[in-house]
Amino acid sequence: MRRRLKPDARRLEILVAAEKLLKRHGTAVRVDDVVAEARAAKGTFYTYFATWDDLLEAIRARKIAELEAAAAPILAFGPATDWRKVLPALAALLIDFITASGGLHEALFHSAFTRNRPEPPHKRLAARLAQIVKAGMAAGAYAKLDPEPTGVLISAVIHETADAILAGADRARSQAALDHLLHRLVFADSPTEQGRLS
Amino acid sequence: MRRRLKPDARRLEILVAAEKLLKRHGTAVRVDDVVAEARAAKGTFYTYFATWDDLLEAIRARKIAELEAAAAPILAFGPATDWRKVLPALAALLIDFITASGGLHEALFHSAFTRNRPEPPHKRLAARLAQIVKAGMAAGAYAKLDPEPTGVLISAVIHETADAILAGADRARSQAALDHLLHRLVFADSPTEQGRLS
Amino acid sequence: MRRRLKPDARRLEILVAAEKLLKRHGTAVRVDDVVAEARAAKGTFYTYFATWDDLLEAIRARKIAELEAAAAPILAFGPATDWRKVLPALAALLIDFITASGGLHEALFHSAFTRNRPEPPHKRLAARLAQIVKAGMAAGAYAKLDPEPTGVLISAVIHETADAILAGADRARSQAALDHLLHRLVFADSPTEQGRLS
Amino acid sequence: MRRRLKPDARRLEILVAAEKLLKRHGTAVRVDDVVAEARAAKGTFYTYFATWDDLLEAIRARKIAELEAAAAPILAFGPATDWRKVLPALAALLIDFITASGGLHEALFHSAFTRNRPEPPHKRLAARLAQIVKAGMAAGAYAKLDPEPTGVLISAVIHETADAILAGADRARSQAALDHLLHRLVFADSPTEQGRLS
DNA sequence: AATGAATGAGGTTTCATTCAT
DNA sequence: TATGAATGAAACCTCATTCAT
Repeated sequence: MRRRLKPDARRLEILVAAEKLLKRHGTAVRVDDVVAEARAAKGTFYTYFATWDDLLEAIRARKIAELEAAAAPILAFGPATDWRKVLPALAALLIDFITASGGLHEALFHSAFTRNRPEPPHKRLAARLAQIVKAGMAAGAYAKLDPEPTGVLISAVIHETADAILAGADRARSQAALDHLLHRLVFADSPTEQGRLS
Repeated sequence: MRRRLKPDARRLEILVAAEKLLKRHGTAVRVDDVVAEARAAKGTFYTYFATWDDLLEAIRARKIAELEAAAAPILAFGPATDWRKVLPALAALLIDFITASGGLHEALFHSAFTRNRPEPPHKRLAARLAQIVKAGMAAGAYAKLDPEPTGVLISAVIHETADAILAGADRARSQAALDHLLHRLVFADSPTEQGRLS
Repeated sequence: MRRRLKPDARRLEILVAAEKLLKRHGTAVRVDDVVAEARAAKGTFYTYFATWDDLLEAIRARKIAELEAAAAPILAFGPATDWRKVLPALAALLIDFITASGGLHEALFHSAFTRNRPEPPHKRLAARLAQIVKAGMAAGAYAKLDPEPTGVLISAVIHETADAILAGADRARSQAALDHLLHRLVFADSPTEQGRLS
Repeated sequence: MRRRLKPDARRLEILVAAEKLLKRHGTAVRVDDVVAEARAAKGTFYTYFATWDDLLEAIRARKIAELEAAAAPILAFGPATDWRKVLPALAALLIDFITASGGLHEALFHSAFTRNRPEPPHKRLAARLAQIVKAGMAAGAYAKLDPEPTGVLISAVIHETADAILAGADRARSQAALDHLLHRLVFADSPTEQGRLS
């Protein structure tokens, strides 16, 4: 049964099918599974993606683009920016994103693929966070920090909080602890109370 | 060429051979490589380890035991404990440990194995760190924190700092940023200056 | 981008494109490569050639026709024919031809195609050479020989000399040895000296 | 159904099975066919031969060794050597050999394998024939010839005669014509009569 | 307990040919 | 007649695990 589609449509079908399966089954997904889900023949897959890793790369690019679009409003800094909200808002966004990705996140960021095809450094989350830290410092809102390693740390805590929630941790508590940490890290004032304990 | 050894000795030889190779070559190591290194036959491997993942589990247990032994002095809390040094000392220890593990760390903590055989929750680093946080709070040294999610966060930043150093980041800067974060997180006082920037 | 051409013109474009690529890349050429070179669509290929082997057959026919045209003057026997020159001239022509064909020769004469589609016997070079031998004998110029197997032998030595030259052998020496062999084979007189050794 | 054999025996079984199938079906034989014939599992094949071409290389080495053994008596030159018989005897031997090899000859000497894994030059038949020509010249038996290209020519005619016979040509006539050519080529005397025509 | 030959499911990729438009 | 997206049958190779000796 031959289904003729415009290349972009067919490519998208494969991409979407793969995303769906990867969310559910993570690294266990194979080319065979994807073409079955996309109602395409095996060879069709290779018309659009030269290798399996090329598919993952395309999905990663899509997800990052989605994420950047969603984050843009938060990152449009100006005089009216409420710096107290920037990192918590971003963290919430990322946690939603990762949480919604299920096993896809694993396949893209904790697998052989991650080693074979590392992201270009400037696209990595840690680098973006370092830029935000710099901007906050420049705006006089954040304390003095070393942006690059601090970006790495912020990336780590957000990431791990998302993973913990995926693994079953209580979301409210996890996120409260995260927000507290972020606040303490970047602001010079006295400590905030942690929600759950107060 | 048959070499009869006491079972435990033979088991240990395999374990040590595997550790050595995993450090050097990470997830690329195969059963064949291990038995060659251990000068044992392939079947012998399966006398001691039912599956490859069981070997990894045994190695993980060994590494964790080593780590606990090394951490014991730091964690022997008493009236004389200098709480300012506990987390930095522990972080330094862990970073040394992970850094020295090379590809073994990847194989144990960022691979399919990690998903197939999650550690029992009470053995996880995050749980230990939660206990420390509790102890610090009980001793009146730490600020009020939610121990469990905070343990997760501390674990994440230490872990990630080690990974960044393994991947080539500057150790002094990374560790300074980490220490700063840990200090800000658990102490209620005014901010410390970050080493590299001061 | 649809280009309507007279059928024969389109067919010729494909043929010429294939020849060009086969010369350069031999058996590694694919249908995709040919249509790209001919600026035609893949399906168009199959409008003109039912299978890949049919293309090769068409090319083979073309090459043989070219060759026959080039050989015609040499083979126009008459009272004025210098029989000493017939075989060397033909050999030189063939060697030029094969040498100039590069990988095309391999694709046509040393590949699966050769086995799948043997040439009709009467078209084969060996058969033509047998005819020449017969003519030479009839003219009283050549010694008594068994034309058919001798045609096979002459074909073999010319062919192999060309292959050797393609593979890097010294052309002058190879051709001198060939001419010497051909002379000794068909003439009854005393041996010639071989150029390179004299 | 597991059949445990000594490695040499199993390797030989695979080799023999492959030879048998290659004789019958030439380049159409696949790994699957060989293991079926050898009553082995697919993986077993790769225990003994890293790639398909390695199998062919092993078979080629075997065949060449067989051939050298069979040719040794003919090539043990001494004062008693009858130089008139050397080349015809060798030719007869080779023709028998090639004829008996069927499609194996094609797979080893006229296929992609031949291009991927060319024989070391000194092992090639043409080189051996060049040595024989030299020896014959040194013994004063052969006329003056250029050994290397002449070796190529002799190899070609023997080879082609065998192929022609495989393809259905009359063996007696083919071999008579070959012997005549070889005689005329290497000896300075007047022509011999060709058997079939005399 | 030790050995190592044997297994075979599983995975990726290629490419001549087909056929809906 | 032309197009080019779609097909799917091969084909090769890996490697954790089994089991006869």
